[in-house]
Amino acid sequence: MPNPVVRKLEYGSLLEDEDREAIEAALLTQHRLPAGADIICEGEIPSDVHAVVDGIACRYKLLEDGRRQIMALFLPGDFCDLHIHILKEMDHSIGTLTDATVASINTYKIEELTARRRINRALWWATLVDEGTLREWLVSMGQRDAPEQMAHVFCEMFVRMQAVGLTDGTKCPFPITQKDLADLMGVSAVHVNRTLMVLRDEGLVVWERGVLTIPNFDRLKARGGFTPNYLHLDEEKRPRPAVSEPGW
Amino acid sequence: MPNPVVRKLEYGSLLEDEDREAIEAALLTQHRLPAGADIICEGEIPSDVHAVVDGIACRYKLLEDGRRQIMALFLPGDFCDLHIHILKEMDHSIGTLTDATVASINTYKIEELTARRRINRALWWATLVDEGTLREWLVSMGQRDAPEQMAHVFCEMFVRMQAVGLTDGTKCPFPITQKDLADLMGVSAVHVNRTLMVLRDEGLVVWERGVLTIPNFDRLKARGGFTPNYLHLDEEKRPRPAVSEPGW
DNA sequence: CGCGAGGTTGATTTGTGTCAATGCACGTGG
DNA sequence: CCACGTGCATTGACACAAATCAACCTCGCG
Repeated sequence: MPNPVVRKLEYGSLLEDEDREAIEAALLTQHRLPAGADIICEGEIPSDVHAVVDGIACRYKLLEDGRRQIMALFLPGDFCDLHIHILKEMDHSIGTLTDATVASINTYKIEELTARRRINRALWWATLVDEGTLREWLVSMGQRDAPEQMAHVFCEMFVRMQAVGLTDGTKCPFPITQKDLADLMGVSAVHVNRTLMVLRDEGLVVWERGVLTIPNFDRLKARGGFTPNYLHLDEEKRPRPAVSEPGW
Repeated sequence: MPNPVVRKLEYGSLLEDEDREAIEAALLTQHRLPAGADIICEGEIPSDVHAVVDGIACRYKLLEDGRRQIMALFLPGDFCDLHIHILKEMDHSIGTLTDATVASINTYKIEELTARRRINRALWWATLVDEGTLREWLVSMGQRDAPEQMAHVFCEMFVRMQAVGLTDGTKCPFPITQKDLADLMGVSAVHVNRTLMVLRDEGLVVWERGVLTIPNFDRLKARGGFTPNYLHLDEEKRPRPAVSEPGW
């Protein structure tokens, strides 16, 4: 079973064995964290870069009165903070939502990786996909009502889990709490619970004991207006003609 | 009066005269566009990179039923799509909200720019600020009610306009329609109108004929929970110790 | 002078939040 | 092995924010 990080990056660039080895080597320093642990906090100066190997982490921001908005979910294979080391100071926090295994990669290990053309492209790709995802979440929060938005989230999770080989038929793990999902969707936990029932009653999803089941993906997709284009996982189109391969 | 693009990038890196000249030279190809014109549409293959020299543009996404979500505003000095040329296909559109002057820079002009260390850093900085802004918008939409969110938007606009020298005392231009602001905030146009009156009645803002006036910035800031850290405009902290200057 | 885009207002409905109580499963310690 | 506590999920009653629909107003412009 290949490393989820490698597996994910394969979508961004056509890697060779030496690339895979370099990536795996960079991921050797791993930490096991409990649920609810912070990886970096707002205000800190970013140093190492982190990748989730197992479990689920998130990017979030707290308001003074305790409101929390989750701005990204990191599934196995995802980098949490690939590029922010350019900024002097974290403008948000990153933490785990479940028990998790997180790899730490120091900045010049990263530089070694990015010195390799194909890996550089893959990391760029991952960064841009993150941004695309963030934009799609903004669309969801602004324009979709709670059932649409929730259907959309479930679709995205399933597709992303699938990309790293964590799905099993119509099921995939999704072990976060309803409160977490609420903070992600920008609604109350009570409303998440009720919205969930709506979708369950419509026969679109079952989500219990941390496992998400989607009996009919196409129906759920239609319910949430989900289009996977923003995840840029399309393998056929992957190798793009290198007309304007960026050096940066 | 220096070019707004140069002016903006000065916040991201300590530029030298040769850098400024290189940037200005790259911006020579300009187009005048009417309000409501598209610069690039979803599905297209990105080629040139664009920067707004005058006027206001936005990043947006349309849903099948016509709902629109604006995901970013581009003020004078802002790049619209600096990095997405790595992806094969636009997953969103970019268009003008007012009459605007937009510079087109072809990809290898961009490569020439990024070959310069200081400019490279500034462009990276701009990209990361865009992302930070997007995250902040997500927080606004998820956690803040309409008056808070609107106060937050006005604060951000004022600070960003100020950064490129477009403010005049307590005033700055903000010539978009209420419908545009509604699509940006993810609320209805009617609600924007009413929320505006709330803020006006509280004496926090006047916004008419495309001009935004903020009599007391601190009060508005408090109303919207605005903290400018995510804009990373802090000049004092700007030149970061180059411990881990990234090559990418 | 009339038209149209954008802005304003009111009445009503709907979505979502809040508060509070209850239920359920799990782990811990007696 | 059972009693209890705790964290999470579920449910109901009610309040409130925001959407919708529809009308009307205002101003700039052809």
